[in-house]
Amino acid sequence: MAAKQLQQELKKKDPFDSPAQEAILNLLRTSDQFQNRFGRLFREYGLTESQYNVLRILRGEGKPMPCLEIADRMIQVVPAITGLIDRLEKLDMVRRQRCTEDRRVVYVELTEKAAHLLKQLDAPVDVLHHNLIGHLTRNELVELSRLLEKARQSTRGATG
Amino acid sequence: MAAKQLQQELKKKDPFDSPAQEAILNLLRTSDQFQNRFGRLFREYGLTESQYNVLRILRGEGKPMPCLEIADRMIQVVPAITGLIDRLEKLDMVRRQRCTEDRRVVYVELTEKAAHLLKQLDAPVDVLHHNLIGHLTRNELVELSRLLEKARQSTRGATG
DNA sequence: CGACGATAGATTACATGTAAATTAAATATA
DNA sequence: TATATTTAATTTACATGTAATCTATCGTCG
Repeated sequence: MAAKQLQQELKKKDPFDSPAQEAILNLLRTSDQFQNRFGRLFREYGLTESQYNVLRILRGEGKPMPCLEIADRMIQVVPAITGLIDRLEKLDMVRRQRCTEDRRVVYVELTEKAAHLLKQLDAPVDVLHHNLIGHLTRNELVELSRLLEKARQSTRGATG
Repeated sequence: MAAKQLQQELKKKDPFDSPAQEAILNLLRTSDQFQNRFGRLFREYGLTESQYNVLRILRGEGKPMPCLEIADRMIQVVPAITGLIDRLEKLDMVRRQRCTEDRRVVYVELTEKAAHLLKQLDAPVDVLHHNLIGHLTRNELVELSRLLEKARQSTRGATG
């Protein structure tokens, strides 16, 4: 019973009010479960999801980045970034460096240790991606992305 | 360029490695943005998302529930539930009551105040649902739910 | 009856997320 | 130049999420 899967999972007695409500709850639940999986993987390597994300962003950029730019790509509020960077610095995964031209700005830079760890994580992350949604066909994956991007268009313009 | 929307949003220079990776990131990002919206709505009413979820579950059940059963329906770990209930109790939204037969069990019950607040929230929540994904057709919503449920099948059996 | 293991919650420690206010530096402007 | 505004980052206060451990109680088995 595909239509009842979520209802069963939540032990809900009544069916959903609308396909919209059902889709949203499916979205939130799926995301939550996937995040749990990623969180467990990263913890094995001593990282949290957010920490991994920061490191991935820095690697993708390929050069030091200001804190706010990192925060911007993470949908995270600024204060959270400060603490994140704090802990990554303590783990010797990033270095902070004041910008000389604009002394308000703090540049964050990957360390060798972080680059090495990220490299180690690449394969397991790929495997997890595959384990999580490898059973969907390529067409289904493309359609899923299309629907999610369309869904997200309602949030354009506002803060997030 | 539908295929590049997420890439642009994340200011990513390179395209995604695979449709699987892209779909997962789309999923996480969409869920995050939707959660932000719900969070903002609930805050206006003095609640957090999790608190609202607890109250919704209690209303759906229609009678007092043990803490663990609530936690079970929320994909949340037990220790978090204790604190959640603590704060809801402080807000006068729920009452705790020891079970007389099994004194280990604590039943949690909605208060009138909570029932009233939930009723107030029903319309705004519906509106938000509509605002978030009302622009998808009914068929798209059904397909989205189908794909998400199929995706989630990879997580069955394990903890979450 | 009394020890043992299982179960329901709670506690502690720590990472994260949000909001609001603060500090320091840059910029605009009178 | 002096003041006001803006911006980057931090600090503080609090809600939440995870893991590990503890407490009280229940059931059972000897």
